[in-house]
Amino acid sequence: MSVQPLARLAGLLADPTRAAICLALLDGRAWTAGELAHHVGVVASTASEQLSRLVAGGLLVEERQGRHRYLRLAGPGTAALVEDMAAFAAEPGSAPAPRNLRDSVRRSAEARARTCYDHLAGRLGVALADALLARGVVADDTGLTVTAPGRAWLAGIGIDLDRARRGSRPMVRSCLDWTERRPHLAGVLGTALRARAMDGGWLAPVGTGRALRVTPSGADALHELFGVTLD
Amino acid sequence: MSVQPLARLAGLLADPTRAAICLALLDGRAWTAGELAHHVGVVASTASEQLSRLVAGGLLVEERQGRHRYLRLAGPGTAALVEDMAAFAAEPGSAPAPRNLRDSVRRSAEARARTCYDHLAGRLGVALADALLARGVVADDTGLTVTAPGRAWLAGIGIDLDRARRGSRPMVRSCLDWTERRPHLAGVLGTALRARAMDGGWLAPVGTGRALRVTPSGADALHELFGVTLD
DNA sequence: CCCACGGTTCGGCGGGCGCCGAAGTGTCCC
DNA sequence: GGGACACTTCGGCGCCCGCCGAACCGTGGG
Repeated sequence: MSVQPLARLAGLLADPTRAAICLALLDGRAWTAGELAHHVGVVASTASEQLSRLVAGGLLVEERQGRHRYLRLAGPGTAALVEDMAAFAAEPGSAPAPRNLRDSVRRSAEARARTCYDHLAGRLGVALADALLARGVVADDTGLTVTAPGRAWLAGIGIDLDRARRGSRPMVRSCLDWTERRPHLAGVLGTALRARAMDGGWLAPVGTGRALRVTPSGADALHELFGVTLD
Repeated sequence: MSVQPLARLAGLLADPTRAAICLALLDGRAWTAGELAHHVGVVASTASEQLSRLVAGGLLVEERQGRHRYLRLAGPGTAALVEDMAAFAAEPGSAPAPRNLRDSVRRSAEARARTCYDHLAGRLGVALADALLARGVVADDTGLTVTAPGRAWLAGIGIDLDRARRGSRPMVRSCLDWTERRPHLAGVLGTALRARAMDGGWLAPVGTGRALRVTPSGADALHELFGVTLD
């Protein structure tokens, strides 16, 4: 086992600017270099250099379009690693006080419902995980698995896991939610659930961040299908 | 989500000395400060300072006995995080050339069979995972789960998963083996398998490292029970 | 009580790196 | 063709940190 690769990987995230960039990209979208510079609060030259290091280190991939440089996380594996590290690092109650009302509102919204790279997180994500366990769609007593009746139930609400599957990606994976400190569901099921919720109009983005709001029809659907009610 | 905690956590592992310490402790044992200093090749004062930072940062826990300071990884979650980062960071063929014959022999032994914190890794670990999948003891089509017939089979070879369970720990978890680049099994099942193999005398440590050798009776048992043969 | 061992504390040294401004390059629009 | 925009390159600055030696402290053995 090699020490240097681990130290280099960790070194990429040891700088607050680079860490903030990766956390921003956990929303699953591609951002331009300028947007990332503005978001993390550095000038363009700093952002350019730091982005190049993240690309060279394998955490991000880039794409040029005209004079714009688009950056995104290198893949689900990279997102899972950053998520796991962020969840491990976060301590309950350790977040700094909100800077202003806007910041506080944003945080409440994200804690309520948000995307976590390609699946649902926040109180909604955890509530959905609990509901699927309670309904026997997912079982965790002998591992973490989608049950046979669960597959049928999911097909009944428009989620076809076979069609959603990709390569060797796990069907379902537990992902520790750092605002709730309890797990929500990632993997093929997690992605399919998020896609179903967005396509079905149950959830809609709030502004440009990761927060999601439950639409009126979504509230009905979540209550009827999952027994989930969010305040 | 907070940037600073992630950067601080990553910063702990960004230094090669601290990274080497954590990797050494993946063998699951407690080491003294002096042993760790010697292993990573720094003087006692450097080791002392770096160990204190790792303890303060939450990655290690310490215990004093007389004039000895014992250090170990803070828990399975810490081990899983370090393992995942090391697996992510490792690239096939990226390990530096062996320094000498002893180093080469050690690496071959570790690639063949070794412990990975609290479960089996290396070609043996991967072969056992394959065998359990092939025999239907574990299924991964709908998630990763120990099957009902699998539980019975395991009980037949002396592995009682209910007794082995601890808290909310997952029954079975996939862990990417960085020498084989394929998964072996962690979680309650992984730990129980390693314990059965050690208690049954199938495997024995090689020296003081993580490498394990298959005993003659172990070779018979592994072949008879799992259909596994290691060269 | 003395000595050895294991580990700690602290100041000094040297190297690395993040940030920025200035100048430059490539793309796009008028 | 010219100007604006997005981004890149590079040198300078200041700060941080890993490592070590020396001195010290606590524990244990003779």
